[in-house]
Amino acid sequence: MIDRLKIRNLISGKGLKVTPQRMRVLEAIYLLDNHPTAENILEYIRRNDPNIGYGTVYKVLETLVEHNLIVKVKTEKDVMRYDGILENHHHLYCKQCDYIEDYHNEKLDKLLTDFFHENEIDNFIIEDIKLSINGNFIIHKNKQHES
Amino acid sequence: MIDRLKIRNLISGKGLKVTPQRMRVLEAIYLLDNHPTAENILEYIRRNDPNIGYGTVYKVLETLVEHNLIVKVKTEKDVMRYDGILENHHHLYCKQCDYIEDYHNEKLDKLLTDFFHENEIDNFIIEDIKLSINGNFIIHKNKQHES
DNA sequence: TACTATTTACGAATCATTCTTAATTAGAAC
DNA sequence: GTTCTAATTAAGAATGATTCGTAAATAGTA
Repeated sequence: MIDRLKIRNLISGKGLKVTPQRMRVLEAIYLLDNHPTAENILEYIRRNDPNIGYGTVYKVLETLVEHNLIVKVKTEKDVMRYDGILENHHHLYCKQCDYIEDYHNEKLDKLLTDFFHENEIDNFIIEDIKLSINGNFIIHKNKQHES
Repeated sequence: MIDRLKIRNLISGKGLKVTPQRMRVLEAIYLLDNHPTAENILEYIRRNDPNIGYGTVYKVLETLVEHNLIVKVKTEKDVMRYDGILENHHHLYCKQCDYIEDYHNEKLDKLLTDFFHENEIDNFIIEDIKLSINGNFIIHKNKQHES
């Protein structure tokens, strides 16, 4: 588990001021499972700090993304979600529930690297490759099923 | 190129009423390059049919997606984009411009199928896999660079 | 302790998308 | 061709996520 000191160091290490709001947002992303939305994060923080503004949460998220402390995860829906795990990884998207699970596999990454090494794409320089693995969990991970 | 008769057949083939609005939206998606947004489509159609409503375009898009005539393409931004190509394919996302290019490669798809056949994911049934290949075009495809 | 550039609180503004309702119309039945 | 009706559209209001604006607060420096 990531403790407060590490979070503090992550933030200051990027040359950012360490504010309670930034600490709380980053901590929330690490603690909340399932790639939280801005709203999930806001709700979570408000339990301890009812005064945090939603504008602040969005601003902090933007700052953290800009400084590569978190990444945005795009979904079919119109809400953005956030991920505090930075090592290259892929996502399992369940078509029935809104759970997004991380998928790491070094062999797969090697396979892809080798493939694109042999099959360069004309006029394009690859920086990274992310798989969207779409399907269904057999046993769902959370309650919020749709419709 | 897809002609009007084919478009008509695609729509009626799904048991949908063939309306001028549906014809125009689907035609626009085939004609407009680069995975248009709802707004791109609306603008395009308004050149010939200034009376089409934006609500209508969204409604038609929703219907076409529901009936598998087009698919939604998610991006980092908060606008949804649409794609009329249905065979499995992947996307090149340029980090500098908003051009999204299709990438087809059967060998790659075979590689992935084989990989996940040998490496099943616990508790998850895969339906399809899409790669987001992120990087940069060496020569950009369109003008709308960001900031 | 004081200073100042940065950050936050607050809510208004924006923008993509959805919803509502009455009017229109495609396609079926005659 | 006419009639009928359920499906579709027009028009714009409503919604919901996100961004913006600005005055007040504050982290980090001196």
